[in-house]
Amino acid sequence: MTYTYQYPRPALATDCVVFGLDNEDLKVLLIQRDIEPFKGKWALPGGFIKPGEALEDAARRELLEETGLKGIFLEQLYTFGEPGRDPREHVVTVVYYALTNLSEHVIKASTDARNAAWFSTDDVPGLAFDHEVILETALTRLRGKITYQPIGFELLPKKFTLRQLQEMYEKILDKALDKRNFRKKMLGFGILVASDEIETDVAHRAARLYGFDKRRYQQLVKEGFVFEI
Amino acid sequence: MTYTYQYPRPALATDCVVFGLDNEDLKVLLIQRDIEPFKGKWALPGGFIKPGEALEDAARRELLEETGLKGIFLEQLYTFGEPGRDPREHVVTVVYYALTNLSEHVIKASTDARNAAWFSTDDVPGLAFDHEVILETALTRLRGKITYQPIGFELLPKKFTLRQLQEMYEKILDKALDKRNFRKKMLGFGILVASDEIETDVAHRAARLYGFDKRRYQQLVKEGFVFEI
DNA sequence: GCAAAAGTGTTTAATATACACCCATGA
DNA sequence: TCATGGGTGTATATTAAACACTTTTGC
Repeated sequence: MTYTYQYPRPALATDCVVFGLDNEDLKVLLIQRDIEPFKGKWALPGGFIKPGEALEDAARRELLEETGLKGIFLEQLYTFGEPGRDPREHVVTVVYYALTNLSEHVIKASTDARNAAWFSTDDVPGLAFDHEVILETALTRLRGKITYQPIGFELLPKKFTLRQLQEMYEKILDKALDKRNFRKKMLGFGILVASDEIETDVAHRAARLYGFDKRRYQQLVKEGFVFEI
Repeated sequence: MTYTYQYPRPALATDCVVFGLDNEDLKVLLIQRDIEPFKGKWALPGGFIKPGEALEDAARRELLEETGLKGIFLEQLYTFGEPGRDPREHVVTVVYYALTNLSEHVIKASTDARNAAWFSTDDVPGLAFDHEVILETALTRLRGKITYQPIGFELLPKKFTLRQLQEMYEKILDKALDKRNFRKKMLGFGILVASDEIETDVAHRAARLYGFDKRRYQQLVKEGFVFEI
C-alpha cells in the first residue's frame, strides 16, 4: 500500500534524548540500530510520526516501544531539518528531551531485537545521523534550564536527600556548590517538604529525605516567585 | 503530478511570528488569507516546506515571498503539531519568530494579492488555525528571552538612544524601569558603543546615539559574561 | 574511637534599588 | 522662558559568597 499527495513532503520523525541520573553521573539512553542506515551504530530512540498523532504522543509512543519507559518528564527541545541529515531522504525530526531517575526506572535491556543502554554523557560513542549535535543541544538546554526551572527533581527519586539534590546540580553544571549556601537557598524557597523518613543503608549519619512540592511551587510562581539556582 | 510514499506522512509547514517595534508599541505582522481554509482571516505568514529545503531557509523564503522582508533576525520558536490544528489534514508547523524595526524595514503592503499589515500585539484580530496560541507562545518567549539575551537590539535601528532602548524593554516587559539604574547597568555592560551622532528633529536636548557591539558581546560571553536585564 | 557525612550561623562583598536635581535644546 | 527629556551620584537594602565547627551514626 502507498500514499499519494499532490505536493512532495519531507518525512517527519521524532527522537528523544532521555537523560538519567545515577550515583555516578548524568547518562543518556541510546539504542543500537538494527537496520540500515547506520546499522549497528548507537542512536537516540525515535521513529516516524503517524498522521493524526500529536507530536508528544508520537515521542512517548516511540519511547515506550523502544525502551519501555513511560510516564516520564518530556519536553520539546528543537526541530532539526537539515536536508542531508538522513542519507535516505529529507527527514525532519522533532526532538524531545526526557528526564528520569535511574534508580526507579529500569529500562528493558533489549526490545524488538534492539539493544538499549545508558551511556555517561561525557563518554558517548559515535552516533548515527546528526544525533551528536542533537545530544549537545539537549545538554546545553538542560544545563541552562535547571538553573531557572525546578526540572532537576525529575532526575531524582520522589524522596531525596539535600546531598543528592546538590550533587545533581554539581554533576550537570560541572561545578562545585557550597553546601551551606545551597541548603539555605533551597530550603528558603519553600518548595521542599521534609518527610519524616531518613535514608537507609549508609555508613554514616542518615540524612533526612525531602520531596518536591510541585503544587506549592506553582502557587508561588503565580505570586511572582522565580526559581533560580 | 503527484508524489507517492510507502507510509503516510503529515504535511510540514513553517510559519513566522514577525515582531516589529515603532514609537507606539510592539507589533506583529499578519497576512490576510486569500484562500480557504480561513479565507479572509488574518494569519501568520508561512507555507509548506519543500523537500530538500532547510527549515530556516523555508521560513525565510516564505517571509520574503509574502512580506518582502529579508535579512532579519530569525530563530526557531517551537513546533506545533496537534492533529486538528488544520481542518484539511494533519499539518505540522515549525514556527520561527523574527525581530525587526519598523523604521528601517517597510513591508510591501500587498504581495500575491495578499494583504499584509502590522497589528499591535495587544489588539490582534481573531486569527486562522491555532495562530493565536502560537502568537502567545512567541510573546512569552520574547519576554523571557530579552531579559537574558541581547536580542532586543534587533527591534531597534542600528543607532539608537538609551531612551529608545529603555522604552523597548518597557513596552515588551510591560513595566517601568528606573532611568538612572537602566543607563548605569546598560553602559556598565560595555556592549554599547557611543557614536558621535545625536538624534535629530527632537524638540528638546538631543540624545547621543549608541550602537550594539555584537563582537564585543560575543567576546565577553566567552569570558563568562552573562547579559541580564 | 574513627571515618563520613549531616547539619548549622555569621561576616563580608557585591549587586540592586530607590531617589532628585541641574543641564541642554528647540519652540 | 518654558517645556521636554538628557544626563548624572549616592545612600540603603538585599542578596550572594566565603568560610568552620559540632553532631550523629555505623563500622
